[in-house]
Amino acid sequence: MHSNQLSTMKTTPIQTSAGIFRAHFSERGLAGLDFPDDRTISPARPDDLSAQLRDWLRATKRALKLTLAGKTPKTLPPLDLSTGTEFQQAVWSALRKIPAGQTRSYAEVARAVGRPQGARAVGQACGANPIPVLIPCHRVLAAHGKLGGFSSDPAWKRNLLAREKVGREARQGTGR
DNA sequence: AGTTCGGACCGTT
DNA sequence: AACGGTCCGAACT
Repeated sequence: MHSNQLSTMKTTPIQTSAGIFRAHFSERGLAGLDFPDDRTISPARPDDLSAQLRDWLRATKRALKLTLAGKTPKTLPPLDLSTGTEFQQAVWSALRKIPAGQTRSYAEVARAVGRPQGARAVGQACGANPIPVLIPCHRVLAAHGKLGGFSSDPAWKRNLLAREKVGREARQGTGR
C-alpha cells in the first residue's frame, strides 16, 4: 500500500527566491516538499502532466511563494498526509493554525492536541512533517523563545522566521 | 541573568 | 529498549 504509493509519486521542482524546492504529488495531492539542495531535477513538460496535477502544482507554487514572503495563502493544494499517524496528523493540523509571524512552544502545541505532557512527542511529529513551510513547523520554538531544533538545516528555521517577522513588522509599523 | 545537569514525559521504530 | 526538533527545577557561575 505504502510502497505502491511511492512508485506513483510525481516529483517536480519549484523555483523560488530561496532556491529550488522539490514537490512530491501522490494521487491524493501534495505529499511532500523538500528544501533546496544540490540535487537537481528537470521539470516535467506541461503536456506530461494531468490537468489536475498542473492545478495542484500551480497552487503549490503560489502558496509556497506567498509563505516565503511572510504572507498567508488563502488556499493550499490538497494535502496528502496519509503517511502520518493519528497523533502526527493532529499535530500537523495544529501547526496550520499558527498564524504567520507568531510562534508557539512545543508544550503549547502539546496542550492544543490534548497531550499536555507530550512536548517531546510533538517535537518528533514536527520532525516527521512531510510538507515544511506550508505546514509551518518552523513556528514552533522551545520554551522561553529559544530556537529549538530543526530536521533540515536549522538555518532554514531562522530564515523562515525572519521572513515572517519582517512581513509582520512592515504590516503593523514599529511595534515594541 | 545565563548555563549545566538530571530526571520525567510521550509517541515512534 | 532506545531515541528525539522537550520541559522544569535546582544548582551552579
